[in-house]
Amino acid sequence: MEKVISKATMSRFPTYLKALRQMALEGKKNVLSSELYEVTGIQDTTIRRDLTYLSKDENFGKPGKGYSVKHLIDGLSEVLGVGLESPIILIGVGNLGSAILKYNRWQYTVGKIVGCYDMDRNKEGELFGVKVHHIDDLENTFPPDCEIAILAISQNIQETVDRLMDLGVKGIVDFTHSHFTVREGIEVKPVDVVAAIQELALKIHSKR
Amino acid sequence: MEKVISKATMSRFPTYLKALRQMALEGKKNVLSSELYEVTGIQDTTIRRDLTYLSKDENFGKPGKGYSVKHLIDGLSEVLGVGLESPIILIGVGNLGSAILKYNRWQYTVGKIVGCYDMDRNKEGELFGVKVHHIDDLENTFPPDCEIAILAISQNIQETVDRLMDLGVKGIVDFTHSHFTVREGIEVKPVDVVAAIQELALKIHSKR
DNA sequence: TTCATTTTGTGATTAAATTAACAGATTTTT
DNA sequence: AAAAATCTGTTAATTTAATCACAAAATGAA
Ligand SMILES: NC(=O)c1ccc[n+]([C@@H]2O[C@H](COP(=O)([O-])OP(=O)(O)OC[C@H]3O[C@@H](n4cnc5c(N)ncnc54)[C@H](O)[C@@H]3O)[C@@H](O)[C@H]2O)c1
Ligand SMILES: NC(=O)c1ccc[n+]([C@@H]2O[C@H](COP(=O)([O-])OP(=O)(O)OC[C@H]3O[C@@H](n4cnc5c(N)ncnc54)[C@H](O)[C@@H]3O)[C@@H](O)[C@H]2O)c1
Repeated sequence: MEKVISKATMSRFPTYLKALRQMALEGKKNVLSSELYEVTGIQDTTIRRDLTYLSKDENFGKPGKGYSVKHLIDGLSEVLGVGLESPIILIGVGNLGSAILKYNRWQYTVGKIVGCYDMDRNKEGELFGVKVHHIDDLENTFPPDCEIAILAISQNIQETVDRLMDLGVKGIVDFTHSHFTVREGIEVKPVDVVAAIQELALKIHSKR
Repeated sequence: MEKVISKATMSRFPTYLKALRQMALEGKKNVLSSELYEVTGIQDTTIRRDLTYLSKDENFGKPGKGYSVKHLIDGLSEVLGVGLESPIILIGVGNLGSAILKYNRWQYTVGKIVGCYDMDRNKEGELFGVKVHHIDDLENTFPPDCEIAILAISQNIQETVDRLMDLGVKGIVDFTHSHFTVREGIEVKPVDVVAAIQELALKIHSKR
């Protein structure tokens, strides 16, 4: 029987990973749960509990000493799907799309963008070292085993999503502000500036 | 005594608003909680509960008929944006920053970007109708009453955050992948492509 | 070595969020 | 106008998540 990682815990893992990377960069070898609290604002006891999901072997966290930064990074990377050489495609190479593409730096965390698609014939060719296809060629040129697509388009969104699902895409990172529906079992992760600002505004406001 | 809106509820409001805007656009006048479920994937009973936080006056949701789309949008906008004509500033007008700026379409939801700052002298001037200042002029030109800053820079991040806090910024929308600390009471909302992909990858992966 | 100190890991507890269940309001049908 | 069918709003039950509290492990000092 495998341990099931709770939703809440899962959503904190990327935060830990980010903080730990920073620490590794600064040459830190060991870290206490209390130090992680300082940096992430997540309660130390919550952190310790979360981290138990990683510790299959012992000597993970040592009382009196803390956790090995490297060990944690490895553990988190593994559970977060990293190592996953999963190919990712990007649909829509406009302002936002090309910013994302240029920022294609997450190979070390989770796959890389292996291809782009746009409806604009003028965009065809290559950009930041990645091939840009016309959207009509999606089915022809779709990379085998690709399960994740980044959506940064502005038109025909539902239709495009349908095509992606037919091709076997299982997860969509959604930058569009439009609404679309997906079939059972397909995951969508919206990334939304406006929603972020709204939440922020509400939080700030509700404090008074 | 005011009703306190729970964290979880709050985080769903932007989702509802997005869905409702889409419906309004399509000319829909009324909506059932079950229809909102179809579109958002949030359980209808959860939705009904959430919406009670808006209904100060009655005739909000009518049994057998549903909610008035317009009514809901108004209610949500009020509670989320809070009249906030709040000026927002953008720090860092690189690839990502200018994509965001170009997309400055959220005036109707929550404030607007009134000024940008960059460390690159070449960027000074105007972009998409918004003034771009040099970061050295931050203190001189800081818009009064500005409480929200969007961070899309790549260097001197902690220092920049400190300056923003000194100027009274209460909320930061963070696109950088770096870690920085903020003082008690300052809210940070990370918007992170990599974290999004990681969560997605984990979800997909953990299904098998 | 022994003892005090630190810090983890986890059962027990409390708090928060979701879901179920259903009474009662509203509309539609007959 | 009564009966049947819909849906909301809310209380209660359940599930999930966060926190507390402390025993046991490792460290470092005496
Ligand atoms: N492009 C993406 O998809 C993406 C995604 C996630 C996160 N990010 C992050 O967002 C940030 C910006 O990304 P980008 O692609 O636009 O990079 P970029 O290099 O194109 O733009 C950065 C801009 O910010 C300016 N800048 C840097 N440091 C500054 C400072 N301290 N004060 C004022 N201006 C400063 C630079 O002059 C430049 O114009 C980076 O931290 C990056 O890691 C980017
Ligand atoms: N720019 C932002 O900051 C920002 C923020 C949040 C959301 N968004 C959303 O992201 C999307 C893209 O934004 P942008 O600023 O890059 O817009 P853009 O117009 O610059 O880019 C859109 C690109 O997608 C292509 N495209 C449109 N529909 C397509 C389709 N069906 N198939 C293939 N290619 C298609 C267009 O040819 C264009 O190159 C929009 O939906 C926008 O609402 C943008």
